[in-house]
Amino acid sequence: MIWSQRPMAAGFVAHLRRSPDLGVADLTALSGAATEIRNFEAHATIFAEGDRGDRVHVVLEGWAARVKILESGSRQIPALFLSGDVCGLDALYLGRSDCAAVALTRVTALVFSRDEVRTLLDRHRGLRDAFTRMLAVELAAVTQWAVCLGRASARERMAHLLCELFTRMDAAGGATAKGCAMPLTQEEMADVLGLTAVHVNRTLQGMRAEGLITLRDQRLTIEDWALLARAAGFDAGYLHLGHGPETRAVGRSADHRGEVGIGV
Amino acid sequence: MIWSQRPMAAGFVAHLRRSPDLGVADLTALSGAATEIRNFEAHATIFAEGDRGDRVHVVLEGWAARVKILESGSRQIPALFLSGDVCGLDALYLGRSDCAAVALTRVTALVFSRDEVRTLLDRHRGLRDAFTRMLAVELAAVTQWAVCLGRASARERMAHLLCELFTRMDAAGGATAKGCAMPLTQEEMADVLGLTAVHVNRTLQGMRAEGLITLRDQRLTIEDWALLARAAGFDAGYLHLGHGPETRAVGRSADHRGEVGIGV
DNA sequence: CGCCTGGTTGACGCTATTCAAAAGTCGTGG
DNA sequence: CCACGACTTTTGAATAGCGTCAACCAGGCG
Repeated sequence: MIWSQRPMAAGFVAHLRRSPDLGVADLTALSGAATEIRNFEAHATIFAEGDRGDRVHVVLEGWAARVKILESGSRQIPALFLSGDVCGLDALYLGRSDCAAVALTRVTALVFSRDEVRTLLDRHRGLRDAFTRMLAVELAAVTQWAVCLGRASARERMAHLLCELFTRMDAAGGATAKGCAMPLTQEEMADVLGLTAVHVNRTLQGMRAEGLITLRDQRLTIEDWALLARAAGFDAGYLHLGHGPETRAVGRSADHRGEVGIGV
Repeated sequence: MIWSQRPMAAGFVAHLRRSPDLGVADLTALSGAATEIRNFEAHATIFAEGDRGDRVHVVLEGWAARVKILESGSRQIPALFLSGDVCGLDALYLGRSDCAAVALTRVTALVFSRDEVRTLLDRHRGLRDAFTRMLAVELAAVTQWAVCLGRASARERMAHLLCELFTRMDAAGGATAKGCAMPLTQEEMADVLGLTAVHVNRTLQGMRAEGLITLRDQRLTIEDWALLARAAGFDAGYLHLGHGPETRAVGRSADHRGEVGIGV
């Protein structure tokens, strides 16, 4: 089966299509590329720090993350990859990755060879723009995280993370009106948020007690989006998911989607 | 005078040349682009948050920064632009900037129109690669900062910032063997480091007392590079300044450079 | 001279960390 | 079925790191 017909590839195609000039021919060319489906167990390394990045991975199912481990042994997760996200754009353009990537859950990934992707990007302007756009969006997302890590409290960061994850899951078709899958352990959340697992636990307790969220059995339910977004200072603009002229207010519309879980 | 003959453009050209396939024709094409030299006073806005980014700025002299101001009024600086750095790559590819940019000192910038740059990138593969590479390097740099902000202590972050700034200034030809210009106020450093100005002051006092650095009259002198880099856990790899096969150890070689100050 | 910006210092308080331990959850094997 | 171990969540108590508030000093400039 051609990869683009896999239902889980929808998120990836949606990312590509956000580039305004992407044409059908571009997608056809990409569909024809040689690919391989690869599975990673939870905690498996997708690529190591310093890896040459000969392969570009697209997450189809499951969650992956960039990780950096300091000498002290503490770990920071500067980026999460959800369904549809491309993992290894930096290595694609730089020929080396500064940051390892690991699977957080079981991950199914679509694997392209770097050389083939490069050839495709050379020949197809629409694909080129789409990939560069994804790189720029990744920059915008990490920038927003740096701002949160530098200036937001534990509570604000947590609220922001949950808002971002829900928004991204929604965009990938993996959310219901009020919630989505949330397979991260509290320790992994701590590594994203720059906190300890203990403090993550207390912060979550607080948010639960206030009726902002429910988080149970790997599933996040947002009980009060307006309050949560306000607590986070969340504005989805930096994710660049909008279809229109790149403007989007806080808030969202719960619409027409069905129950499509991720990693289930 | 054609901009590429300006002595201050050397840093920009050096950044471009780090892309392996950049040819003379590419540089010639870029040299021929219509440009304008624009000066910004300290604290002037180069572009605002949400700006469409019709112009791409290249810093020739002075320091600029990306800034994000939260509702609480606190400010975070997720990126600094030094001599030779391109300011506005995100808007170039996304058509909108999520983050304002301001001049921290007096800044002299080379201004290209976005449309002209896009046309050039379309026609010249070498330029295209070079610009995309710069975007990827910016991603790598912000990622490294996110890691520091999340997991490093005040002291480690400060040491890391000073190591990075010195290394970048050196690469731009603006450093001597032991030091470089450092025009940031302690409050601006605090906004980079995610700290308060008071704590920045105390952290600097500590590092001075230990003989790691001297910081006086807008000038940084690194008294013990090995100790400072160790305190920071600094490895310059993420800056992607290397000429060779993208590998570079900690440490550096003090060499052949003269006294070329920035903003003097 | 007075004002303004930037640097310095002290006292105090809060946020998040650290250390420690207990309880819940899951898969595995007897 | 229960026992077991590994992992995760939860809770408590003590502490450290950094923030807050406030004051004072130094230099530059109108």
